[in-house]
Amino acid sequence: MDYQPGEIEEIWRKYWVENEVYKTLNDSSKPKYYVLDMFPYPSGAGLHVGHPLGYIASDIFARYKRLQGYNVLHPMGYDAFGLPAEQYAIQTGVHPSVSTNQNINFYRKQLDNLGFSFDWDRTVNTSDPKYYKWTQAIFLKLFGHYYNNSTNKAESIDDLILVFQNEGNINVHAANTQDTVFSANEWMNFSPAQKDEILMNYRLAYRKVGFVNWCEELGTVLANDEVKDGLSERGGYPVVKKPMRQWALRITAYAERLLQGLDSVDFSEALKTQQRNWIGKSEGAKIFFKLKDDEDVIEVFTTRPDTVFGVTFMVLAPEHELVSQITTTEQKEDVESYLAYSGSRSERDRMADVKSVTGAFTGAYAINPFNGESIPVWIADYVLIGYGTGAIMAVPGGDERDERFARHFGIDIIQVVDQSAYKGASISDKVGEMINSDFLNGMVVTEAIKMAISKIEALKIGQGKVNYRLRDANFSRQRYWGEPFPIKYDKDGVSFAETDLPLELPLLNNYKPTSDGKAPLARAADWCNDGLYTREIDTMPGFAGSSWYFLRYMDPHNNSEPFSKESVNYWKDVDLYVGGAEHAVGHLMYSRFWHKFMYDLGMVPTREPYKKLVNQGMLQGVIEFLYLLKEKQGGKSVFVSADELNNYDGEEFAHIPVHIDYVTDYGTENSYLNSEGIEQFKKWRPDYDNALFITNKNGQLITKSEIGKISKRYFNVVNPDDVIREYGTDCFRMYEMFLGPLKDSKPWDTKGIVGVSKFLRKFWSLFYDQDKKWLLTDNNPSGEELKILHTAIKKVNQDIENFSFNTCVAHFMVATNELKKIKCAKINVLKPLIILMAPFAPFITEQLWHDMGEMGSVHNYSNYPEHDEKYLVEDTIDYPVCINGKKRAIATFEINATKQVIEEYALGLEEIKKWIDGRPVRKVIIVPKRMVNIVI
RNA sequence: GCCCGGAUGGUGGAACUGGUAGACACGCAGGACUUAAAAUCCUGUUCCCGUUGAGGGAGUGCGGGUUCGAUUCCCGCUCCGGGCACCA
Repeated sequence: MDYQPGEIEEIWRKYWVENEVYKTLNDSSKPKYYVLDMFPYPSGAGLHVGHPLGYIASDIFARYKRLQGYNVLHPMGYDAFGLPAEQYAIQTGVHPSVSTNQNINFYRKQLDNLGFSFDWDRTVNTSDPKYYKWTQAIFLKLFGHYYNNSTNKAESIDDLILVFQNEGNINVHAANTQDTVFSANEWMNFSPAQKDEILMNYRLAYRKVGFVNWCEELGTVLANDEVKDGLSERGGYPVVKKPMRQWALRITAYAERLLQGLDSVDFSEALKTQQRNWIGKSEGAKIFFKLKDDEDVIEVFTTRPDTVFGVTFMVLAPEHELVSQITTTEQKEDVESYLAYSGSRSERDRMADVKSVTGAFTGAYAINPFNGESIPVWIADYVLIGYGTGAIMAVPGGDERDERFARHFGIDIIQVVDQSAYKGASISDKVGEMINSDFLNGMVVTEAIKMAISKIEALKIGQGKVNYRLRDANFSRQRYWGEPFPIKYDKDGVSFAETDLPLELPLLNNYKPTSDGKAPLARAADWCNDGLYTREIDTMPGFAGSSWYFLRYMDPHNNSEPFSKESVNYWKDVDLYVGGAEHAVGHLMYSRFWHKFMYDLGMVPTREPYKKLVNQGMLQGVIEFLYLLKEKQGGKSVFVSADELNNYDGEEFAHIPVHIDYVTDYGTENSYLNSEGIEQFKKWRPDYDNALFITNKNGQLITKSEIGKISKRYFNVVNPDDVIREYGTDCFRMYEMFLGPLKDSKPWDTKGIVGVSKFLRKFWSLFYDQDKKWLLTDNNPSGEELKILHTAIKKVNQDIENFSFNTCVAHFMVATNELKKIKCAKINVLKPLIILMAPFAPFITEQLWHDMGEMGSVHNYSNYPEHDEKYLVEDTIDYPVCINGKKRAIATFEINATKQVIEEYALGLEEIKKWIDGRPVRKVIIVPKRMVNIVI
C-alpha cells in the first residue's frame, strides 16, 4: 500500500486551474462572504513556515463557507511598495519593480504549493500603476475634502471656500490645524499662496511644518509606529525629532468615530484596548492663564480642572512657541542652556531616563485665574510639545510627576484632594473630596470637575474639552519606491491637484537622496519641473496602498474607478480578516479611517471595513548556538560542548548560531553536533576550519537551544516547499493547524509531523486495502458509521466556528481511528469534511470516482453536510449518583438525545429512591450533564 | 510603572455555560513482522505506594474561599508572555 501525496496533489492542482474552480463571480444569487488575509510584502527571502499559518486558517474557513452555500470572496495580493526593494536597488542598481516582480513570482509559486483557494484573477499589486492610480485618486479626494464637525462628516473643500467667500470662517466648525479668524472680505484679499496656506489647515490631506521622526541613516521620515524605542523599526537606526514640511492625513478628525466604531466590530478585547489607548481619549478642560508681564496667554489642557487651586507652577514644553518671548534676561542663560541640553537628548535618551528631573525657570509668572496668585512658569521636557497644548498647569499635590518636579526645585505643594476615605486610590482614580479649594471645598471630585468647568466657561477663561492622544498621520516619505503624490506647485508654491492619473514614477538610475538632502525623485529633473509647475518629490508611505486594497479585490480590473458601486454593494465589507496582531494600531487604524472617509463620500456602504478580525500568533523557530571561547587558545578558536563548560570557570563564551540542519535532535535539551555535524559546520564556516572542538565523552558537542524568531541570521529558516516535498501539502497544512491554538505563538518543530502523516495514510487506507484494491462502495452507511460521521460533523463544525483548528484536526483523527476500528469499507463518510483541512485528500481514485461525479460535487462546494442529532442516539448511559456530595454508585438510564436528558432523569428518580433504601430524600438536584445529586 | 493575556503529564496541547482531568499527537517502553535495520502495526504510558491480580493515595503555578462537586467562579500572591510608556 502506498499513499503518494505528491502525485495526487499534482493532479488536483491542474484540475483546479483548468476548471477555474476558485473563480468568484460578482453576480450570484448566493449570499456573499468575504474572507481576507493581510497581504504580504514580497521580500526577497521568500516564505518560511511561519507565513502560511494565517493563510491556512482563513482558507479552511473560506472552504467551510463555500460548502455552506456562500459565494466566497477569498483573494490574495501583494503589498509591494517598501524600503527593502529600494535598498536592494541602491546596492545592486536593479530597479525595484524588477526585483519586486521577481519576488512576487517566487511568492506565487510558493503559495500555489500550499493548496489555497484564492481567486488569482483578482490579485492586486500596490506598486502597479493600474492600482496606485486609484491610491492617488483617493488621496486627491482626501486633499479635496475637509471635516465638518457640525455635520460630522467629510465635505468638499469647494463648499468651504464658498463659505469663506460669503462669511469668512467665523461660523465654521471644522477639524483644523490652526485657529485664525478671518472675514469674507479678508479672505477675498488673501493672495493665492495665503489661501492655499489657510486651506491646508482644513484639508484631510494637508501639508504642514511639524516635528517629525527623522532617520538620518534611512534618509527619511518615519511614522510613530515605525519607531521603536527611539530607533527605526527597520534597521534599528537612531531617530530624532526634526521640523519639516510634510504631508499629513487628518486622522484626528475621525478620532471619535474610530473609537465608537470599535463597539460594533468583532475584534479581540486586547486589540480593541490597544486601539482605544492609541486614540487616547481624555475629557477635561482647556484653560487660559494670563501672563503677568506679557499680552500673551498660556493655554493648557487638564483632565482635572477641579485641582486648579493646587496649581503652584506651570510648565511649557521646551519647544513651546512662547518660551523665548517670555524668558527674562536674568533667566536667559539658564533657559538657553536647558534648551541646548534637551535638544541634544534624543527621543531614546529621554525614554531611557524618565526618572531624572530636569527643567529651567523662565523668570515669567502667570496668574491663576481663580485666585489671582502669581505662579512661576518653567520649562521641562517631561511636558511634550505633541500632546495637548504643550503646556500644563502643574498640581504637585495631585500629580506624581509634578510633585517630583516641585520637590526637586523647592516649589510649594498644596493638597487639594482628600483621599483618606479611599484606600489605595491614586489621583487618577478621580475619587476623594476637595479641600483648600474655595468654592469647591467639600465636593467629591467628579462633581467638582463639572463645577469647575462650568465656572471656567462662565468666566470665559476656557471651556470643557475632549482631547485625544491620536496624532495626525505623517504621510510623506523621502523615498523612491512609493506612490508619487499627484500634486504640483506653481512658482508661488500654491498646490494643485494633478488629475492626469496615474502619475507614474519616473525611471532613475540612482535611488539615493541627492547630495543636498532632497528625496530621490529630485534626481528626475524633467519629471519634477515642466517650466510652469514643480512636482512634489516625496512619496507616500507603505500604508497608503494597504489602506483600501480589500476594496479593489471586489472589482480588480476596473479602469474607470477604484471599484464599482455594484461590486461594493454586493460584497459590502470583509466578514473575516485574518492577520498578525502587529498591525493593531498601524494598518488597521489607517484603513478604518480611509473607509470612514469613503463612507462619508458615499463610496462604500458600511461604516467599518472589517466585521471580524482574528489574529494569528507567530510561528517561532529554534535557534541553535555553539559555545565559543572568547579568547583563542594557541591561536585556535575553541568550541566547547555545553556539558563541558564547568571545566572553563571564569572564561567568557560567545554564542555562535549554527545551521539547524547540522544539529542532531535540534530543539531539545540534548541537541548536539556529532562528528559529521562538526565536519559540516567546518565546511560551512571555513573561518573555523582549524578550530578545536571540545566534545563530551560521547563525542557530542552539545548545543544551546533557544526559542526565537525564524530568520536568515539564525540559520533556522524552514522552507514550506521542503516540508511539502517530503510530506505533501495536506500534511503540512494539517500539521500547522495541529501545532496549537491559532492565536498562540509557538515554535515550529518538524518532529511531530509524522503523527499527521500517519493519520493521512490511515485515512487513505480507508479507501484501499493492502493490495491497493478500491474499497469504496455505494452501499448505504450503517448506523454505526452514521454515528461516527455525525459526531464528526458536529465537532468539526464547532471547531471551525471557534477557530479551534488544532482540535479540529484531532477530531478528524478520532473519527478516522473509529472508522478504522469498525473496518468501515462501505463509504468514506469523512469525505465531504476532510477537504476543509486537506483540500487534496479526496484522493484520486478508480476512474476519478466515477469520472468526477463524486469528486466534482465536493469541489462544487454546495453540500456541507448538516449534523443530525438523531444519529447520535445512545442506548444507555451510566450516570454517577452523588449523595451528599459523595459519589456512591452508578445508575443507568436510557436516554435518547441530549434535550431529553432531564425527563429521563425524572423517569429514573423512582429507581434512585428505591436504591437509597428508604432514607428520606430532601432534595434532588438534576444537572443536565452527568451527575444526579441527591441530598438526604 | 500601567493595561491585557497565560501557567494542566517527559513534550505540544484537550476538557462545552462548574460535573469521570489529561482528548489528539509527539516522545518513551514493551511486543509483532524481519537474518538485521528502517518502515509499518499492536499494547502500555499523570505521579507515588502496592502489584500475580487487584487495590489505595495525591494531582491542573502557590495560599485561602464559595459549592454536594472547582482546571473552570471569587480574594490574595509567585512566575512567564505581549502591548503601552513622562498623555497633564
